[in-house]
Amino acid sequence: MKFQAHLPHREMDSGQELKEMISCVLLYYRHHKNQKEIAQHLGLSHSKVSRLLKRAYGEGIVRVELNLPQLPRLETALIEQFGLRDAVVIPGGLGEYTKEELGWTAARYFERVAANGIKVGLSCGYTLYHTIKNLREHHFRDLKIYPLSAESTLTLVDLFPNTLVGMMAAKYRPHVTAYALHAQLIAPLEEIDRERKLLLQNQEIRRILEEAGNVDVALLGIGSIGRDTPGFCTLAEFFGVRPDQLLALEVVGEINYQPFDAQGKIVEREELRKLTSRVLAVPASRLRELSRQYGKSVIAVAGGAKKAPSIRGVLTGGYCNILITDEEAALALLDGLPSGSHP
Amino acid sequence: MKFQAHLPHREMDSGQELKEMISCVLLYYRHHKNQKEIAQHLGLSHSKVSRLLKRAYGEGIVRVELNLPQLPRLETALIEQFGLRDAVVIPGGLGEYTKEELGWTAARYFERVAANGIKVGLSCGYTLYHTIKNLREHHFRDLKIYPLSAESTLTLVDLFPNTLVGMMAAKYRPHVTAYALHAQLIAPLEEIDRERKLLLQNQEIRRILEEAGNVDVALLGIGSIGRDTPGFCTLAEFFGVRPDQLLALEVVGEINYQPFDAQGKIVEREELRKLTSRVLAVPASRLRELSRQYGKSVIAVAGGAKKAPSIRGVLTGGYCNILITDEEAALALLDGLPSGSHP
DNA sequence: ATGGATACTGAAATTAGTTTCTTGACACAT
DNA sequence: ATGTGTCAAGAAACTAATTTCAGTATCCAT
Repeated sequence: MKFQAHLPHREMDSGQELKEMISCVLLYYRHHKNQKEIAQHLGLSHSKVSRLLKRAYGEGIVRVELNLPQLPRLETALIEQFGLRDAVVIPGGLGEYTKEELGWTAARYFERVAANGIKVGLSCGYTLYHTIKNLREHHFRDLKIYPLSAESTLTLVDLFPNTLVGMMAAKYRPHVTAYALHAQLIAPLEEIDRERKLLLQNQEIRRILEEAGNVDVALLGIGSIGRDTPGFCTLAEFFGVRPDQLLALEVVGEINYQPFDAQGKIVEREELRKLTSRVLAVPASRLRELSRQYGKSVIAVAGGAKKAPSIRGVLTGGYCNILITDEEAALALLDGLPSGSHP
Repeated sequence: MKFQAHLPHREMDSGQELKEMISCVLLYYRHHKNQKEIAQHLGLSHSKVSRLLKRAYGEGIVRVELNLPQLPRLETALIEQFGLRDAVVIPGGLGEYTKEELGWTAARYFERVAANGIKVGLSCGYTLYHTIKNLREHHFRDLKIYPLSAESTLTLVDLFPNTLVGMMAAKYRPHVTAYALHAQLIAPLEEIDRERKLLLQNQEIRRILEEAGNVDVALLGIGSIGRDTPGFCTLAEFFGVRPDQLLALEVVGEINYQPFDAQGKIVEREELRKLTSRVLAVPASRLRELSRQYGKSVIAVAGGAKKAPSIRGVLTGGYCNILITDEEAALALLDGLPSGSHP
């Protein structure tokens, strides 16, 4: 179909595009015209108006601001009751999506406390995965990112520290240093101590583990124990420790692969050795020390009513100094206190 | 169909509603779920999610911010070239909608310069209509609002000062005082002077006119002359003055019902008396005096390439000290200057 | 209790908005 | 010239969102 005349060159310089975009934005958002009308009056097609508006959003010409009523009462109560340095409580009622919102909030928090050149440590879990997913790209440089622990399996689908470290490093590419910890501790139980010793003789592993115990900002997930909770329990079963056993030993949760009871005390029982001896981790006691140091942020991120007992354990144990959680967990933690929504 | 059991009372206190709203807002705007998904996961219907989101917008929980690239170059140039106190230039290319955007911008400007208790004067026109339409309700109190002019017709559809004064007063109801000027000057031309004199002997009219000449903020439209321009030309024709005649007399525009030429000089020709003697208006010379007074804002609002000559007249004549216009008019006014969009 | 005004709901109908798909223009290599 | 990859455009197909509508519950005055 070549018999039509050449169309005149359209001068489609970027200035023209920008103007069209601005016109669309004004008419759409300020004067509430619909896209069809705008298209007609500006001599464009629907599709183009739609695309221009989308682009305007992408380029930050249009921004959506959310003015959420805050939940400071709960935050203050948490800080006071558990001696925290800071706490953030997101609204409840998000159901399945609580983790995503927790992740978003934690990401914003991290970006507030972090700075170029600091050392960052990550534990594991789905909540932290969402946190890292929500980080803005290229926001920092010269970070050093450490896994706070390493496990001996190569197959479990859970989100391991190494993976998360890689993901975070990818966000801040290319000006960051990411470290990995591998702990292939698969010997039979009676030989495991020898194997650990060998592993720890490795200079590099020792150094990484030591530096991981000294990060400026640590992001921690909190695992809970129950039949249908993935993560830690899956790992435990892999090493032959069933959730029932954990419950029988009064384990209520886990932080950085270390199981603790309702008082936040790390449970170190012989029955758990086949599990605990097979991971390499910055010890919970070290996390507690960090939490007390000036300028160190040890941030635990976890929410949902079901996690309340585990969170309580972590807070009682003093393994973090900042908590990011949701309304439901916060209410359960503070139990006596009435909800903020009933004035 | 009453044989179903009573449903348990749903505790639908406002707190619950608010929570649902917040959940929707977060999931929709922050996590980019669509309304169907949100409805499913929160156990609501599509419709409800849609309504909650709309309400959230209405209540200011969600706000849309526009970051428009500014046009300060043109503004500065206008200020310098015409000795203005301030100028605002909106983007061009809005076509039919330019007046709406001008109105919005002028409304925001007015709200910035106005304050409780001041005196406000309004001339007429569609642009000012849009300005007033865009004012936020209950924003001020104890205003005194005056028409800057009055005409002798009861039938023309144009937006007269009295109407606009009423509209503005309605916005700030009930704590404002609105004044009206009526000038029923319909006598034959030879008796018109006597009629005017009688009218002006009325104490109240004299007082209102005098106060109108002393307002703190004046909002002025600018009329242009042409075959297809409504407003002033319609009024002129009503009194038997055809647009051609106006053009022949070198009238390029009109401000507050007073025709002026390209140099901004008010045209006072015998041929126009049948028109000009039938309106009552704060004289253009008084507007010029006001413009020079400290603390008085005389704001002219007009845009579009076609209005450029009229605007130039107003600026040359010094009848305003603040101009709100659009890119097209600004470029025409500054003619030599290259456009901001070609860097 | 009873009637009626009001407000809220979800399903369905309607409208609005986005994405896909095809085409054609253009730049550049062959 | 001719092929080829990129790009942007509109039409059409599709998806998403809003509004209407009809049915109920609630509240209040009788």
